[in-house]
This record gives sequence, C-alpha cells and structure tokens, in this order.
Amino acid sequence: MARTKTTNLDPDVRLLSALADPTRLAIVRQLAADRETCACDFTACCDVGQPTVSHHLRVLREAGVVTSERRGNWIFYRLAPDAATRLGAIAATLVPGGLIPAADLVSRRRGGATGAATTEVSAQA
Amino acid sequence: MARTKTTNLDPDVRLLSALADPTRLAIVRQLAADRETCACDFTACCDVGQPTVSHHLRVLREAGVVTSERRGNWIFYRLAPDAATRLGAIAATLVPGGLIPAADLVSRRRGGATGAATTEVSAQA
DNA sequence: ACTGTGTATCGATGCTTGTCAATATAGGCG
DNA sequence: CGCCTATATTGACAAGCATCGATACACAGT
Repeated sequence: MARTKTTNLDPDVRLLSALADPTRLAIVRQLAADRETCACDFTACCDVGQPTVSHHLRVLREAGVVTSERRGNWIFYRLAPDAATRLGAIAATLVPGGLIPAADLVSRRRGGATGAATTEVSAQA
Repeated sequence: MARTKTTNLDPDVRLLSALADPTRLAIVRQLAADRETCACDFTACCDVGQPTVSHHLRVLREAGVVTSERRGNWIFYRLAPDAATRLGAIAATLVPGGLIPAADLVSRRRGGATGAATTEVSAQA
C-alpha cells in the first residue's frame, strides 16, 4: 500500500501528476509555443533520450493533455484543447476567498507570439 | 543524474508537484472548503497518520500553497492567496490557441458573482 | 522486397517519495 | 513544576517512476 498510486485516482490528480515533471512540462511548454511539434523535436528541447520522450508523451496522452496525429513517418503532437480549461478549473477550486478575478487567471498572453512562456504572474489577490 | 530532481527546479514544477498528490490535494480541498483548518482535522479527512499529515503540510507550505498560523496549542492552515493565481497562470500558459475564454477557466464551482470573470483577459502585452 | 528512419515497447536500475513508528519539541493547564 | 495535548522531526522501508539500452513495430523510398 502506501503511496496511493498516482494512477487510477481522481482525474485532477492525474492531470497534475502529468504536468508535475520537468521534462513533461518542457514538452507542454514547447507545444504551447509551437502549437504542433514532431515527436523527434522533443529530444532536443528536453535533454533526454528518445525512449524517455516517448514514455512522457504516452503519459501526457493518457492524461488527456496532448493529442497525437500521425503524418507519414512522423507523429505530431498538440495540446489537447481542454487541458488548460481543466487545469484552470482546478485553480478556481482552490480560491480561498471563494472567487478569483478571472483576468488574473488568464493574465498576460495576448495573441502575441511566444511571449507567455515564463509564466511568473505578479499576483495580487 | 537522471530524474532532474523535482526540487530546486522552476517553481511551476514545484507547485504542480505539491498538488499532484491525493493526500495533499485532499488537504487543499479541505482548506478551500473551510478556509481555515486545524492541523489535527486533516488526519480525519485524509486517512493517514499524523506524521504524514505534518509532512504533507510542510511540503505544501514550502511550495507556497498554504500558510500556517499558530494559535495556542493548535496550528491553523489556510490556502495562500496567490496559490490559485499561480496555478491559473500555468493554465493560461498552456492554452493552445493563445487565448481562452476566461469564463471557461473559472467554470465549475462557485459560479456565482463571476462578474469580473467575464472580462476575458483583454489587452495587455 | 529491402533498407532506412522515426517511434513505441520491454527490462532493468537507481533515485525519489509517501508512509509509518518512535521520539522530540512547543505550549497550555493543574 | 509536572503532566498533557498538539505538532514536528527522525529513521526506516516499500513502492513509483524517470531514465536508459536494446529491441520491435510502422511507414516511406528506392
């Protein structure tokens, strides 16, 4: 026992666990920046081997964070459209006061290119 | 090497890792519901021993998710005000299209009075 | 059909981490 | 001051999991 096993638990934990890894978060950020990335390119942005990338992509896929599409010999990955929404819902869940200005949740990011990569939010609450 | 170690990495991973555990998420949810909870009460809501609760509370505290306040013999915990904001910022980061209707991020739970929520981000680079 | 490239799977390994039992520390109360 | 309750810390242990090397599978050219 012990450890309650991250799998087969409520989907929130699964989503958070899927993102709570430096390599996977790097993959996700890469996808947020380029919107569509070939699997082979992830071996570059994260400094891990190809099997490891494949493993993480599987984890992300099974958590519903990314979707894959085979095109010829290459497989392209993109972020699942509802991934951000689901994570935002969790964020909304842990608002202490009971409400959060939605603008803060979404803060920054505006049509512009790769500007939003670093997150950091100035917070204010 | 290998494993890149979850600690001492970018704060996003730390935040996500802190939340990506069933026990800790249960603690956080309890705090979101009651807004202030005595440490002794967590042993009830999550079915783990007292040292384990103490350990998880420490993890959450070090990740900036909760704050503690001693009151007599008891120690009360609450959610850090910016925890939801930070998580929301991460959520905003992985929006594929580059923008998301803010209402979707907040949807589910405490839907009332989202007046400011409907503003959906708008302008600001 | 064969070869070559890209991706997934398998097996093994070591670090991380969640859990508990026992103990220590802090503070209130008689 | 001594006891009691509440919380934190320590040490130990087991289970996950991220990683890699080797290998298998899928598809495209030639």
